Amino acid sequence: MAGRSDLTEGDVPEVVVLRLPQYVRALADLLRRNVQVVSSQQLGAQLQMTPAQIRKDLSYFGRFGKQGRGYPVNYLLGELRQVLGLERTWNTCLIGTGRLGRAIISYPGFTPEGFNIVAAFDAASSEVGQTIGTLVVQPFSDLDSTIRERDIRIGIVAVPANHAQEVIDQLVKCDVSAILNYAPISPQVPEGVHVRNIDPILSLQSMTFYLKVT
Amino acid sequence: MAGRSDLTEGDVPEVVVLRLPQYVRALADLLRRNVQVVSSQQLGAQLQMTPAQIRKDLSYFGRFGKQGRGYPVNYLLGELRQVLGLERTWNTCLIGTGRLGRAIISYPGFTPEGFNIVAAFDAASSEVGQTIGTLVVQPFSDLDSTIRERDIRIGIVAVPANHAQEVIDQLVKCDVSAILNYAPISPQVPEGVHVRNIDPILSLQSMTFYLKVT
DNA sequence: CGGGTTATGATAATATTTTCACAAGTGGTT
DNA sequence: AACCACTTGTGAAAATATTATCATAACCCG
Repeated sequence: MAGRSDLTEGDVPEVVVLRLPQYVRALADLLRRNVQVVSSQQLGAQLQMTPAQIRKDLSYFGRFGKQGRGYPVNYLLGELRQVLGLERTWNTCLIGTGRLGRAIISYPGFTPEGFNIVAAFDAASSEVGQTIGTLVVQPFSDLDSTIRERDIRIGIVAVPANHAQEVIDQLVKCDVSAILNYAPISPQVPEGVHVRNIDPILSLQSMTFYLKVT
Repeated sequence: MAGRSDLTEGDVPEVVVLRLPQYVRALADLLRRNVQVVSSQQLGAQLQMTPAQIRKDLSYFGRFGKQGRGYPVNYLLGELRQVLGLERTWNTCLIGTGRLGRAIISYPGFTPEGFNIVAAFDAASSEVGQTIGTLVVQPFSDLDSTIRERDIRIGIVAVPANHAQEVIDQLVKCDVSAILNYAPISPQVPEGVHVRNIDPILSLQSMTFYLKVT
C-alpha cells in the first residue's frame, strides 16, 4: 500500500466520468499551447461550465491544484489520463464493413488516441477476405477466438439496425463489455456492459424541438 | 383558443427532450411490427428505463395513455413527432467536404428522417465546384446568402478541429442555431444556440474508465 | 519576510431529476 | 351490475447533481 490511489471507481457518478474526457482534451490543448497552469475559472470558460463543477469533479479523484495558483496542466492531464485508463492502448474490433464501417476504419482519429482497430468482421461472404487498409475482413465464426487472442475489450458496431442487437449479444458473449454502437437502435445489454451510441439522427431530433417554434 | 396545446417548451427539462427521440424511434419500431398499444412497462423494458420515467416524461406534453391499456402507439408517435418538430423536413448544410464530410453526405440515413443536406461548403478552392452526389461544393463566401435563401436552420460541421470554432462562429452569425458538430472540440456558442457533438473518441474514453481496472 | 491576492478543496445550500406509491379510470368477464 | 386485472398520471419523497460559500494554503512583490 504505497498510499497513492484511493480512487474508488464505484462511487463516481457517471455524469462525472462522461465529463472527464472533455477535461483531458481541454488540457491537452492547453499543453500544446504551452500553458503551464490553469485555474478552474479558465477551464470553465473554455468548456462552458462553472468553475465549481470542475473543482468538484476533479476532487473525486484527488487534490491536483494549488490554492492561489490553479492546476498544473501537465500534471493534471497525466492524472486524468491515468484515471480514465488512457495511458495504454486499447484493441478494438469493428463489426460491419459496409460504407459506414469502412469510413470508421479509415478515420485517422482513433490511433493517435490509443484506440486500435485490430480486426474487422462481416457476415457477408462477399466481404470476408477483402482487405481494408491493413485489415482483412474476417467471418463471424472467428469472432470469439480473435477477441480473446488479441485481448479485445471494445467492440465497434457498424451493422444495419436489424442486425445490431444480435451482434451486440455476440460481443457480450465474448466478454466484450464496452461497445461503441453506430447502429440506430437502443441496444439492450446486461448490467456491467457499457454502451455509447453514436447517433446523429437522435442528436438532430433533439435540437429540432427548440427550432420548431419559430 | 382551440384548447389543445399548452406544451410550454420553456420548462421542459433538457434531459427529457434528449430522451424523446428515443421514444419516437421505439414507437416507430412498434408500429412497424403492427403493435397497436404499448404500456410504459413494455416501452421501459425495450429502452432499459423505468416505466415511471417514461410516464413522467410523456406527462410534460399531454395525457396520451389510457389507464388499464397503455398508449396507442400510432397516436403517441404522432404527438411526439409533433412535439419534436418532426412533421416537416429540415434543410441543413454541411461545412467541410473532406473524407468525413463526404461520408456524411453519402450517409443514407438523414433523408428518410426528414433532414436534407441541401448545400455543402469548403474553404479549399480545390474542393469548391466539385460535385458530391447531387451537391456542388460552394465557397464560404456563399454561406450567408445560401443559408438565408434555402432557409437552413441546422449546420453540420465536419471541418478539422483547428477550424471548427471559426466555422461555428460563422454559422451562428448566419442565425443558424442548431449545430451538429463532428469536430473534436468543445465549441463555445452563445446561449440560445444548440450544439450536439458527435465524438467517438470521447465516448470511448468514457468507457475505458470502467475497463481499466481489470 | 510579511501583507495582499488568488484560487483551491471542502462543505453547505439549492436545484434538478428520478423514483415511489396510489387514487382513479378502463375494458373485460361473469 | 359488481368485480377484477391492469395501467395511467401525478403529487410527494428520495436521490442526484449543481452552485455558492468560505477557511485556508500558496504565491508574489516590494
